[in-house]
Amino acid sequence: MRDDGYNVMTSSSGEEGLLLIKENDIDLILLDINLPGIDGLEVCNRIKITKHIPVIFLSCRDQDSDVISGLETGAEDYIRKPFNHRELSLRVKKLLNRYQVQSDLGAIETGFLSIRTDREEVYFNSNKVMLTPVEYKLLEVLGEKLNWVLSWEVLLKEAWGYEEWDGGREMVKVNIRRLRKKIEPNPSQPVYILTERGRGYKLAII
Amino acid sequence: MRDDGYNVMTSSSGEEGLLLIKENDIDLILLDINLPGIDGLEVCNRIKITKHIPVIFLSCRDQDSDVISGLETGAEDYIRKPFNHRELSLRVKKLLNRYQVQSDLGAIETGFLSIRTDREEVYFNSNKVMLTPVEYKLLEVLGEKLNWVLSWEVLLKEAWGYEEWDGGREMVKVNIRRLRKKIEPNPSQPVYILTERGRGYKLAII
DNA sequence: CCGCATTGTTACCATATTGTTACCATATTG
DNA sequence: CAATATGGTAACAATATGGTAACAATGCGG
Repeated sequence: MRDDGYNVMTSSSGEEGLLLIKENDIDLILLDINLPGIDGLEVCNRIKITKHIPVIFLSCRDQDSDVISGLETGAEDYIRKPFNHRELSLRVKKLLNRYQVQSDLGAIETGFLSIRTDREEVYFNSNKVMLTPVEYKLLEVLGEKLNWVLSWEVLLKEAWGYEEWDGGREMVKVNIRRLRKKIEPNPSQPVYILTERGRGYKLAII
Repeated sequence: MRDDGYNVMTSSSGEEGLLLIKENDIDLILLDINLPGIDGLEVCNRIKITKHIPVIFLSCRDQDSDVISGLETGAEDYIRKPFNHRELSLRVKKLLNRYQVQSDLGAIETGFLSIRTDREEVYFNSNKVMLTPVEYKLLEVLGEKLNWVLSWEVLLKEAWGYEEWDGGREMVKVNIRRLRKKIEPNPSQPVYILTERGRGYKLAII
């Protein structure tokens, strides 16, 4: 999970886990059923009483009855061990999306373009691209809503923080241009930062 | 599934399934990957372009890679055969609950025409139709009152925001025309945007 | 304080979109 | 049956939008 860019906390018993959940702002829980002390099902039950954090059970007990009771306690998903790393990763991503958690992973990937939000760095085809702060911010905003069309008003607000500014429209325009010059193979025929006339720009998924 | 009280329709090929989906109001799809003709993944892809019906893959191919590609095409869940009846039942229930909440906020469907209000996109027969902002707005207004006849005054008010405007009547007329040119198979014999002489226009349900 | 990178401003152009006008066919009205 | 109103259609004009470059202002490190 850490490799995927998630910020991970672990605990080795139900009680410890519950404490962790109480004291932190948790987006998703991977829960084993076999636990010392309170078992996973019970932990899930207790969590679901107060919070609505998505829970994925992760267990080697692959008896059907376990899956069933796991889902019945309100878990969002259940994955049997041994599991494939990518499958887990995908199911987690899906759940986070559904729960509208702005999955603040450390990176946004789209084709050859990779935005490392943790380090504020952008790579094109594994080569680091030097962006100025404004350029970077603009790209990040686009990246956070991958494939969504964002109007210049939104971009101005998100990237600059200004609500209104007469030069704002031009500012966005010019900086989109600057970004394209640095990112796009051919700035005049953009592949990444696409424009939807009359609506805005979007960072395409490729 | 029938025992659980669901209303079930089945089909034994991808094409047949897609047709079924097109012509009916489906809440959830259980999809096998191994299908004669188009395979399940492809079926899922096509569904996801226009509709947002939850899809659960159900397959005996329990290779991890299958699960992964299944989830990647946008399926909501994946269950490996042989599966336990209760597990399936629970996962279905869970998905339906989740989708009930936010379903159909984002789309207006009428036959082959689908208006994605969340993204301001229109699809005709799974192909994206490029509309200008005004055209889109006009269509959306019509779509919000599916099958209602809306006068040009109403359309003007709703789509443009103007109360009175001497050119308004012409404006509506011309833009209806423009819309038809883009949406209707035969713009001169409209099937979707129908006119009720003296009253206005309506977006037909088909 | 200087020089340079960054940011903001302005201007111009091409073109897509929107608005206007005119004309025709046909339904409705008197 | 003529007069009128309505809607379809196309062509044209006005406007808005986005691409582009060049230039001015600002801010920062040395």
